[in-house]
Amino acid sequence: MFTNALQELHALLPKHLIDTCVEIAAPKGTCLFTSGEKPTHMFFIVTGEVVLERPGLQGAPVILQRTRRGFMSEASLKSPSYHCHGQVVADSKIVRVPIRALREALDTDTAFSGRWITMLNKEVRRLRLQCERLSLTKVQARLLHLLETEGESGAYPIGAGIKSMAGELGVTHEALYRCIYAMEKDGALTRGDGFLRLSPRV
Amino acid sequence: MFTNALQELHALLPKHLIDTCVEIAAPKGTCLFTSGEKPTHMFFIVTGEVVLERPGLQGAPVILQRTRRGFMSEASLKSPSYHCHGQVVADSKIVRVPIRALREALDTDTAFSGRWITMLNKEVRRLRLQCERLSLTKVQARLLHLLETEGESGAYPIGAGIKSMAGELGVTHEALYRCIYAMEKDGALTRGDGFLRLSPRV
DNA sequence: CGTACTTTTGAATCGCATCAAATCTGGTGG
DNA sequence: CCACCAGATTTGATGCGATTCAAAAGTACG
Repeated sequence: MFTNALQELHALLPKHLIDTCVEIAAPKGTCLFTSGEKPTHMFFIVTGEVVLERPGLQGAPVILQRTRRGFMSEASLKSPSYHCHGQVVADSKIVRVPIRALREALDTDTAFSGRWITMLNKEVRRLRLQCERLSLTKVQARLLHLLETEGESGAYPIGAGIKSMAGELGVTHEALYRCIYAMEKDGALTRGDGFLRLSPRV
Repeated sequence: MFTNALQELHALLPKHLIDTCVEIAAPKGTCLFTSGEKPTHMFFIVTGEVVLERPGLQGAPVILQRTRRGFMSEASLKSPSYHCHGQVVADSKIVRVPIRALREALDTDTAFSGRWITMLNKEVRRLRLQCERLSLTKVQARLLHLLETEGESGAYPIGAGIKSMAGELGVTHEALYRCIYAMEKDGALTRGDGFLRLSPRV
C-alpha cells in the first residue's frame, strides 16, 4: 500500500496534527515510556524496532508487541497510565504525536476517527493472528505461520536479530536457531539480506 | 461497571441504533457466520458463549477468541468478508446490530465513535494479555495468568466446560485437567458453581 | 585488544502432546 | 423407568520436542 511509513502516517493523520509531530532519533536501548507513567505522546515507528514489554510473573520480561512500523500502544490513547514498557531494541526513527491534540482531533474529525478505527481493526486482527500462532505447539509450525501471515510473499525481515524473533514467537532462541537450521537443510527456507524466505512449494 | 450486559450495550450505542437491534436466542451449535461470508450484522453477546475459530493449519480448529459478553468480531466492521467462523458453544442470548447503520452512526456521531474507540482499545489490551499468556510455557503458569488477569478477584467462570477453556489456553484438555487436579490438591485452587477460584495467598 | 553480545552447538531433563481406555454425565427414546 | 448413546471427564503410559544449562565460536565496537 505505502512504500514509506511516513506516507502512511500522513494519510492517517489530519494535516494540522502533522504540524505538531516531532520526529526523533531513538538509539537502541532508549526507553520510550515505562509502566505507570502517564501517556503524553503517541509513538509512530518509522524505522527501527520497538517492543512493548512487561515484567513477567516469574521475572523474565514478556514481549507483548514488536513494532517495526506504525503506531505503538494505540491502546493507551485514553488510559491514565501505561501498563507496560516501551523499549527501543534497534536504532529507530520515531514520530512523536502529542496525545492531547490527537484526542481532540479524534473527537471532532469524523473522517479521521474512521481511519483510526480502521487502524485499530487491523491491529485486532493482527493480534488474533499472533494468538493463533502462539497456540501452535511446535516451533516450526509457529515460524511457518509467521512467515505465511506476516511475510511479504514469504519473505520476512529478521530485524533486530533471531533472539528478538524468538521472543516474539514465544520460544527460546536455541530452539529457533535449530529450527531455522533444520529448515534450511531441508531447503524449505533460505536466509540472506536480513530476511528469511520461504522456498516456493514445488 | 455494568451489572448487566444490556446496560453496557445501551450505554455504548446511540439511541436510534438501539431501535434497529434484534435480540435473538442462539442455541449451542448455532453458526453465526462463517469464513468468507460478507458481514451484515455485528453480534453482541448478552449471555452464553461464542467462539471465533479458524480451521488450523494441521486440521484442529484454533480458537481465536472466546466471548461471553460484548461484541464479537469488531474487527470485521469494515471488512468485505469474515476471516473466521463464529460458533455458539453454549445457549446464548445475542443482540444483532445491522452493520450498515452502525457504520453510518460511527461516521456521524463523534461521541459514539469515541466510545467505540475506547472499546477497541480495551480489546487490544485484552488480546495482548492473551498473547502474553500463550507465551508462557507451562500449563499452570497459563492458568494462573488467566485467573489473575481475567478473573474477578481470582474467580473465573468455567463456562462451556474445561475443554473449551483448554482450547483458549492453547493446551490439551488432558493437560488442563491434570493441572487443575494438581493445584486443587495443593490447595491453590478450588472448583465449584462452575467457577475456578484462586485460593488467597497465605 | 578487550568487552559485550549474538550465534551456534551439545547434552540432559522435564512437561506436554498423544494415544488409549475407563468412568461419568445428561439427554433420548423405547 | 430403564437402556442407550454422545459427549465430557478422568486416569494411565509413552515418546517427542522444547526448555534448560553450559560452553564455544563468531561479531561489533570502542
